[in-house]
Parts: sequence; C-alpha cells; structure tokens
Amino acid sequence: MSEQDIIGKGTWIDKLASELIDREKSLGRKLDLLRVESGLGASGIPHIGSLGDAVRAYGVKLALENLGYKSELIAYSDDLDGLRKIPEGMPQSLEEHIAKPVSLIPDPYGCHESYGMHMSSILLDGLDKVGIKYEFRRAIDTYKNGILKDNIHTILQKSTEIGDKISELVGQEKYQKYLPYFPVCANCNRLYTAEATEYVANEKIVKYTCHDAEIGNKKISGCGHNGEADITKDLGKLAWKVEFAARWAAFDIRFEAYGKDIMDSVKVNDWVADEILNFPHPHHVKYEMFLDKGGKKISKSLGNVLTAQRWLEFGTPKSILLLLYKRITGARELGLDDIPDLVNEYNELEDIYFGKIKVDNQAKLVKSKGLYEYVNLLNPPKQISQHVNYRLLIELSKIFRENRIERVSKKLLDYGVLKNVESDIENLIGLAGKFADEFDEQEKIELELTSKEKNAINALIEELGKDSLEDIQNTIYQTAKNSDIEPKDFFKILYQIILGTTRGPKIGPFIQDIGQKQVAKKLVEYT
RNA sequence: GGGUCUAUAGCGCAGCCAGGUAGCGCACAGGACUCUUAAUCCUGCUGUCGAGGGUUCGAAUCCCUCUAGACCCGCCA
Repeated sequence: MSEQDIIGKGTWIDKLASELIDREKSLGRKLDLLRVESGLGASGIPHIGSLGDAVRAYGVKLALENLGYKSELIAYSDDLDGLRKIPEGMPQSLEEHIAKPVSLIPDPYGCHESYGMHMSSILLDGLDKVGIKYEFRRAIDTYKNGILKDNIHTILQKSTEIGDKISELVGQEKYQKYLPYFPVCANCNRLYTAEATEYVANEKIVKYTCHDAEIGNKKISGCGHNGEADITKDLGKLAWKVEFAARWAAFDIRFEAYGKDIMDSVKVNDWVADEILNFPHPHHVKYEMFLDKGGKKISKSLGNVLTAQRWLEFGTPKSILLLLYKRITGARELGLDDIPDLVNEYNELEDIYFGKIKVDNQAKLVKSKGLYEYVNLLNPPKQISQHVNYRLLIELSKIFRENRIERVSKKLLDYGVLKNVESDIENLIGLAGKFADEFDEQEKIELELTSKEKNAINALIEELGKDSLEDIQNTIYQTAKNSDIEPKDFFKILYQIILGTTRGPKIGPFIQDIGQKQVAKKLVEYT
C-alpha cells in the first residue's frame, strides 16, 4: 500500500466514511450535513453493545469531519417501545405496566420522569463518561410533534404493497394482514393490545380496537376500547419493519450501523426508504453482537448484562473506546477480564504514536496511530504519559489492601517503574485495586496443621513481634529447622496462609512489605 | 427455511475488515535477585494458520467450495 492510498487516519472508520461519501456523491445528494444516527434501546438495561453502536457512530462522524464534511450524531431513544418483560432484578411492581410504552411508565426508582428515561439515562451517562457528544432525540417527542406524519401516511397508504414485500424479503406474513402501525390505546395506555383495523387516509386517522394480545407467551388483557388515533399527533408507533425508514427520511440520516440481530428489519427498511419513501437509505455497517464468555448473547434475563458503568469500575474510559474502535467485524466474547489487556494495549498504542515503539510496516504504523487518535476522539494528548502495566498494579493491589494507593505507589517507586506518581496513575491504582478485590478474592484456606507445625508458626509469630528483626528469610528458615520441619514444607504452609497459593514471591521481603504485625495477626488464626 | 460469525502453539487468544519475516498471555525449560520456591525481570522452546481450490511476484489475511461448532432471524420491538 502506498502513501496516497491511505484514507484519513487509515482505520476501518475512515474507510467506512469514505465509502459513505462516495455513495452520497453518486446519489447526488447534498453534502452540507452528513447526519449519522444511533438507536438507543430504552426498555432494558443498556449494555456495552448498545453503547458501542453510539460510540462507533460517533467515530464515523469524526471521520467524516476529518475528511472535510460537516456531521452530526443523533442519539435516538426508542422510548415508545412497549415493555414486554421485566428485566432481571427490577421490581415486580412493573407487572401492571407490561405492554405500555416505556416513556409512559413511572420510574420504579423515582429518579427520572419515566422508566424509559431511567434506562436511556444509563446509556447517556455511559456516553458522557467516555466523552461522546450527541444530539438526543426521543420517540415520544418525535411522534407527538408529528415529525413522521407524512411518512406514516405514505406507509399506511401503501401498506398492502409493503406487507407483500415483507413477506417476500423475510418471510414474515403478519403485515399482509395488519397495518404496520401500533396505536397506544387512549384508554389503557397499552401498545400491543390496540390492533389497527383501518386507515382513514383523508383524515389521517387509524381506527383500532383494544383487545387481548400475547407477548411472548404471556397474555395481556386489552380494555375493549374502540378508538381512533390521529397519526399526526397521537401516540402510537410504526412497526420496526418500517419505522427506521420513516425516521431516516424525516431526519435525513445518511449512516446507521446495526447489529446482526436486526438484519432483517434493516433489509426491509432499506427497501421501504428507497421504494416507498423515495429516500435513498443510509449507508450501513453490520456488526456482531458482543457475547458473554460462554458464547451466549448478552441478555438481560440471564443476568449477564455488562454495562459501561460496570466496566468503568475497573477500566479507563479509553479502554472502552479502544475495545469499540479497534475493529467492528467478528463475533466477540467479552468480559470484564478483558480490561487489563485493553488498558495495556492502549499504552502500547500511545508508545507507537509517540515513536517509543518502532513499527516497520508503514501501513500498520499509520493504522495504529490512527486508532490511537480515534480512541482519543481525534484529540490526542500532546505528550506521552507514564505507563504502568495494569497487571502489575493488580498484583500489587492484592498485597496491599490498606492504604493501597500510597503503598502501591511507594512500591512502584522502589521498583523504579516510575519516577513520580501522578494523579492518573493513582486513579489507575484505584481501578486495578477494585479489579483485584472483585476477581482475586483470596479465600481462607482450610489447613490441617500438625502440632509440630503449629509450634513452628507460634515460634515465628514471636520472632515477627520483634522490632529489630533483620533477616526474615533466614529467620523462617531457622524456625523450620529448629522445629524439625522441612523448610520447603514450612514455606508452603506460609504461602497458603498469606497468599492462598502454594508458591509465591520470596517470602522474607514480601513479609516486610505487608508488615510483620499484619502477617503475625494472620498467622495467629491458624494456631 | 433464511442469514451471520468462529476455526492460528498444549490451553486461551491477537493478527484478517487496506496482502509483505507467525505473534501475545498462560504453561514449559534455563537464568537473575547471596541459602528456598518467583509475584517481578531476562532468555529460550512450541505452528499442516480447519480442509481443498483460485487470484497474486507474494495469502493466516482477498475470492470460491467443503467440514465442524456457535449464534441470530423466521414471536416482538
């Protein structure tokens, strides 16, 4: 690859942006604002995959701007989506609100105006924490303000044609029978119980009947209300198979990524946009779902949901951005145990960016530097910062649980890893410390000790009580010998008590680090 | 029925999406830190890149076929 072939910063994001621009040019559309969109779910706890959709869309926005175009990210919360299932760990009191749009359900935690806003806020908070900027829009406002009205009208008028096409494209036949529009019942506020029976085009009204319906395998009772919904202002929503298209056209969206689970919906929506609404569909990129470590889809009901907030307890914002920007293709099993590698990988990228690590392959160098810039949202630091291996911090954190930041810092200085400890390193020690506490919990080992061994431990405790103990290593060795125990076995016992393992660091200096009294206290528990 | 992903060292994985010397972690072997073990550091070993074909000066990487596994859609949004 030669120099002039490199687009933008040389990453997949730049390539995507470039494809997008080429496509827009060949469509002959105006290029003064290339708007990108990310859809946010508002019905369940937003996991890191939902965050990824928005983070990557923002990356595309940055790439477009970098190539000289104006761009904007719309974060659209689908808060007219009906609640179908109570997410794991949420109050059962939500039961009465099943099938209602999430923005019409009170927030069970009382901190937001609705259940939907509570969920959306978790995601928006995640975006804020990693530095993503966006323009927030909500389904409920979009429908109330009639922003989609013309497109809804067109879609409903051509519902027969659309129903047939859906059947042809994805094999789903229900829209040959029903209108792709779900009114919210004016009487009971429920969404899926209200069946749209007829569209009165000249009045822009959908007639509906609220009757019993099934969601999943759950029966939901309708209230029997017969009503009319004005598509220009009443609440209701288009079915997903056509809603994206209406929104894309109304918002003039030129790019939206999607997960493979909604591939079929996107296929239909593309057709609806192109053929029914006469709005060339946005450019897309498909991504795989994040899976948990067992290869299962992250699902709220399994309780394996991984949020940005959870990640940020242990990892830096940049580690999330790196995860999401390093690539988009491929299935990925993801867990919190990926954090250490990502934190370290970021440091490596920084070293490459500032020339501290040499990379021979020119293309790879450009790509790595570009990735570094995206992880910094195209605003990279001017200077390299100090790096400490995250795993080292975890190991040190396991040893020092009290006054952790201070004592780990001191150790880093002793090791010569750092010249001085700055606040970002202290912050990282905090994160690594939480990681150590959470995932390397040392359980108390049940040890069957002989009286000979107990005597030896008692002797050692006495020695450790002395202030002027000089050579702990040798003291232990002597203690074992005096008690007629193989030193090897004695060391093993000590490792088990202190570290929970059968081996470990050289124990003399190690005890010094932890503190003689601290160790003595622990040993007493076994005598 | 439709679609997607995955397969690389003993194990776990990166590299593939913009082709250019096969990499990382763990494990293993040796060494440093005065006896005694290595959290830490250094050195070393480990390969039919699932199989077959194609494109290319050059393929783990791009294309096609096949095999095995996983997942998604065909309720709903």
